[in-house]
Amino acid sequence: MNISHTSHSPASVEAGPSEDLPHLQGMGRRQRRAAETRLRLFRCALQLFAERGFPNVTVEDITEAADVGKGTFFNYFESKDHVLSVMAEIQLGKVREAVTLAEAGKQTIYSVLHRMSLRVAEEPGRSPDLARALISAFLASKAVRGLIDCNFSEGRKMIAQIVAAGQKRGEIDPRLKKEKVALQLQQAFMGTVLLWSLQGQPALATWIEESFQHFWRAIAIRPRTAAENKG
Amino acid sequence: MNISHTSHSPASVEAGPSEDLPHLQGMGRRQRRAAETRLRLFRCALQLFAERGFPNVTVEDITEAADVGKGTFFNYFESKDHVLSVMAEIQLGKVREAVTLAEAGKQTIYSVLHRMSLRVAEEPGRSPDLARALISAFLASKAVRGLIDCNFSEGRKMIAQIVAAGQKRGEIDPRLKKEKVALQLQQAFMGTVLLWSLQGQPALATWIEESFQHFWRAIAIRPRTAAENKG
DNA sequence: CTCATATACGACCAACAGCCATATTATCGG
DNA sequence: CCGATAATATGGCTGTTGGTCGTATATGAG
Repeated sequence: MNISHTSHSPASVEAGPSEDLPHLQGMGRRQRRAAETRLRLFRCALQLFAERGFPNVTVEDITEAADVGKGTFFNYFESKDHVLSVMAEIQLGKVREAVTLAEAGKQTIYSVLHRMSLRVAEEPGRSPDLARALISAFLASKAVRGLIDCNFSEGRKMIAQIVAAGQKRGEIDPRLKKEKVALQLQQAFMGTVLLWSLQGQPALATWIEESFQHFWRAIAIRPRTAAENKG
Repeated sequence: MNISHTSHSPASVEAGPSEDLPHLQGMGRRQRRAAETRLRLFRCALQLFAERGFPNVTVEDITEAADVGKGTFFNYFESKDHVLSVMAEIQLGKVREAVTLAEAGKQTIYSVLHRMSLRVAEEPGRSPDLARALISAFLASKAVRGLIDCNFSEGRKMIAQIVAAGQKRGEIDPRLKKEKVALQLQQAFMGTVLLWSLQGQPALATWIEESFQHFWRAIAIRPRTAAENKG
């Protein structure tokens, strides 16, 4: 019972987000296998959380789906909650992209922030259960909360940069403190995801869309023109 | 060992919110004792949640603090999470008061909503740990979520009423759908509590204050005059 | 005083997160 | 090509905890 590893639940390493563990080449088979295993665990975990809801998934379910032993899980993640904090890193990457985009100056700030919100909403929007798990676990575990808190801070700083650019270009009311605006965007985003996760009726994207319009209305330098809605 | 009930941890039935179990008179000593016990359990639970955080409090901790047997807890609450859903009812009461106030017409709608937000923020604002527990448990437990969902819906309807009044009186942009505005207020509120609970630096009231200003800026019929900030 | 019922109780159970000693690899020096 | 060594995998084990159940006790009516 050693190499007959190819049994049930293959859990293909192809589908899903691709922004994690990007460097897979040039480092012995051992590390590659390790990275592969970690990735498989991560994906299976998210999948199961999305399907059944976080509390209804045991570590053993995850390891079984990933076809590894139970103890292996704890070689890669400090705890069950820890899996979720990994996603925060992925989200942060999307914000980072937005900063680059904003500084490139080829799109309006409205467009950049708008698109960023929708992109960040993609993952939690996969299922209300997943969204709940994300938020709930962030708040529940002390260890995870530390990481999340950092990520939020960092994200906020980056958003503030974008806001500053928006103010410089006359899209956003310059009297507003950029840090505050950034915080409010995060608040609006999280609040929207939170409320959506209770019902999950239309897609999260729809909710985010409306929330963002509301948000923009409060910070735009003028009531908004049809022209600049699609920068 | 029957009447020597007065041992440790008295857990006075005086302190805390008074909006729960209001009818204590005219119904045998039995029911009074029961209501008393339930209230004591409720208060001790919240207190402990606020101090140590929800996941670090066991049911036994609660019953011990309330000086009752473990099983007694489940005579009054379906589950540990259920304790928290009781608070939702209390919060709903505050919204209800706001509706009355709005329809009385003695204050501006700005003032009514503003005050309402701050009042609802009082309880979760007692401690970041409590706020986290509230949100986290709402999302985690299926049974509780149902109740919470109802409460949010009901609250939203009531807020929409208030918004309608605000539109009629020319305080709020009449082009906005009142249900949407209500939803957005809830979203902003929850998002604010959520983010605050990660740091808890200044009082929650401060955060809510700023969020509300932002919210109002987006729905007010004009940028807001100093005069109507203190209706 | 006695009986019926509502409530209190804590021993008990099942489930699960996380640990650890052991087995199984991959890597590399000889 | 082989044996030593370190990295990784494994699953049995344990402590904790939410929740249940049958029994004991307090209450109030007759």
